[in-house]
Amino acid sequence: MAPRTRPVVSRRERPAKAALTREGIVAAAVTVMQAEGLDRVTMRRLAAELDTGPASLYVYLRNTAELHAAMLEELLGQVDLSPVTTAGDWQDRLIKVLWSYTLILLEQPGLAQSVLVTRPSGPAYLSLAEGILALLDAGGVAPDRAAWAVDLLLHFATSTAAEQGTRARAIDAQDEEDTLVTALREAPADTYPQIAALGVAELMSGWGPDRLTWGFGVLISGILQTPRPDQETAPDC
Amino acid sequence: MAPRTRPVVSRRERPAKAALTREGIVAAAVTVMQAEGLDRVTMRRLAAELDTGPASLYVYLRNTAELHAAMLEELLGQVDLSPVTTAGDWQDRLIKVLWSYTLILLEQPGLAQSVLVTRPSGPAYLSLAEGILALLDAGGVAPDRAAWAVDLLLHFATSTAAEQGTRARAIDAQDEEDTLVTALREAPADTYPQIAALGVAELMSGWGPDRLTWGFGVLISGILQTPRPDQETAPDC
DNA sequence: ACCTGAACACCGTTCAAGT
DNA sequence: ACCTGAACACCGTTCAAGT
Repeated sequence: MAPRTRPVVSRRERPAKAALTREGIVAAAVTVMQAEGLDRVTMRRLAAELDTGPASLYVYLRNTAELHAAMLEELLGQVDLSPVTTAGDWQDRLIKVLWSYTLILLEQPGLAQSVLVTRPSGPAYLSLAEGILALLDAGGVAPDRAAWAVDLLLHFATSTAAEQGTRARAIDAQDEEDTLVTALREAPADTYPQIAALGVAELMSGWGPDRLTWGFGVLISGILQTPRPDQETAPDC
Repeated sequence: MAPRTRPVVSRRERPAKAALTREGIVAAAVTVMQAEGLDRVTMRRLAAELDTGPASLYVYLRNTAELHAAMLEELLGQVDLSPVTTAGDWQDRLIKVLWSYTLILLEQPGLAQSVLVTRPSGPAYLSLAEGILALLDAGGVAPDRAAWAVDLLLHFATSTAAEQGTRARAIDAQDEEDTLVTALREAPADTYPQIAALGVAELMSGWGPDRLTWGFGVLISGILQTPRPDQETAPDC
C-alpha cells in the first residue's frame, strides 16, 4: 500500500455538519435505529447525531409520529415485490410478499407498533398496496372486496410484527410468558373447561413462522368467501 | 331538605391517604385514564394522585407495562359474555362477544396499543378466551385449530382497536387522512393501475362498523376453511 | 420490613431571539 | 427567511436512607 500525501478516508471522522435536509434526517434516524433500536431514536438524540439542537428538526418534521412514518417509508423500499410478476399460484405469491413486508417490520418491532397508528402514504407504500391489489385481481377477487382486503392483510401483518417483534426483544418476555403458562395450567377445569381440555401445550403451540403463514391463509380464504355486507349482488358491468 | 348537623358528603374532599394496595393503584389509574386519557396515566401523575412519591408504586408494580396490563384486566370484566350461553347462530354470537371486547378497547385506544405487546393473563382474560373457545367448539371447529383461532381473533380485535381508536383521537388525524387521500388521488395510472382503477372512494370506503364486522366474518370463515399446516388428518379419538 | 426523597438520566415541543 | 438556544413542562426507574 503506497503512502498517500493526502489520505482520503480519514480526512474527517464524520460528514461534519452536512446541511440539514429531510432525507438526511430520516437516513440518520434509520442508522441510529439499526444500531441502537427505535427507542434511542428521539428528537434530541437525533439532533445530537446531526450536530444541532432539537428545535432544528421541527423545520423538517412536524413531530415524532411523522418521523416514524418517514422511516418506515424508507424501509418499505426493501420489500420484495418480485412475486407480483412471477408465474405461480397467486396465493403463494401473495403470502411471499406479505412475508417480505412482515420480516422487515419484525427486525424493527417498535416501528411496527408506532406505524399501526400513523399509516404511511409514500410511493413505497403505494407500490406495496398496488402489488397486493394486482395479486388479488389475479385471484379473481372482486374490486370492492379487494379494496378492503388490502387493508386487512397489511393491518394483520403490521400488527403481528408489532406483537411478536416487541415480545421477542422485551426483557421480561420470558417472565410474561411464564405468567401466562402458569395461569393456563392452573385454570380450574370447572370454571374453564375448554382451556383445561386443550391444555397449555396446544394453546401455546407453534409460535413460529407456521402460525403467521396459517394466519395469512385464513385471511385469504376468508376474503374469497366473504362478500362485503352493503353490496348487493351487482350485475357485472 | 332538612339541614344536617354534620354533612356526610363534604367531610373531606378525597379519601385522604388510603393505604396503598395494588388494587387501589390500578383503580386510581383507570379513573385517571377515563378522565384524562392514557397518556396522562404516568407513574408520577399517579403517585401525585395517591399523595405519595413515584418510587412507592414500584413496590406493587414492576413497571409501566405491568400497570397497563392490570388496567386492561380490570376493564375486561365489562366484556359481555352472555352470548356464549344464549341460543342462536354461533357465528353471530361470537361476533357479538368480539364486538363487546373491541368496544371497550376503542374507548381506551392507547391501552389497546400497549396491550398488544403485554398480553394479560388474569381471570377476566381467561374467561374471555374460554368463552370464545366454547363458541368455536359449538361451531365444530377442531380443538387444535381453535387453539390458534382464539389468539387470531383477539389479536385482530385488539389491533383494530389500537389502530382505529388512536386514529380517531389523534389531533392530526384529518391531516393524515388528507395526505393519504391526496397520495391515492394523484397516484399516476401507469405506475399504479390497480389503485387508479379502484379510485379513492372505493379504497377509503366504509371505515365504519361494517368493516370490522366484515373482518370478523373473514376470519371466521377462513378459520373454518384452513387446517393447521403441521397437522396430519388425525383419526377422531 | 416497608416505604420514599432525591437524584439520575433522560424526554417532546415551543418560541423569542439571533444570523 | 431560515435556523436555534434556552426554557417549559414533563418522563421512568433506582437506591440509599429513613421510619
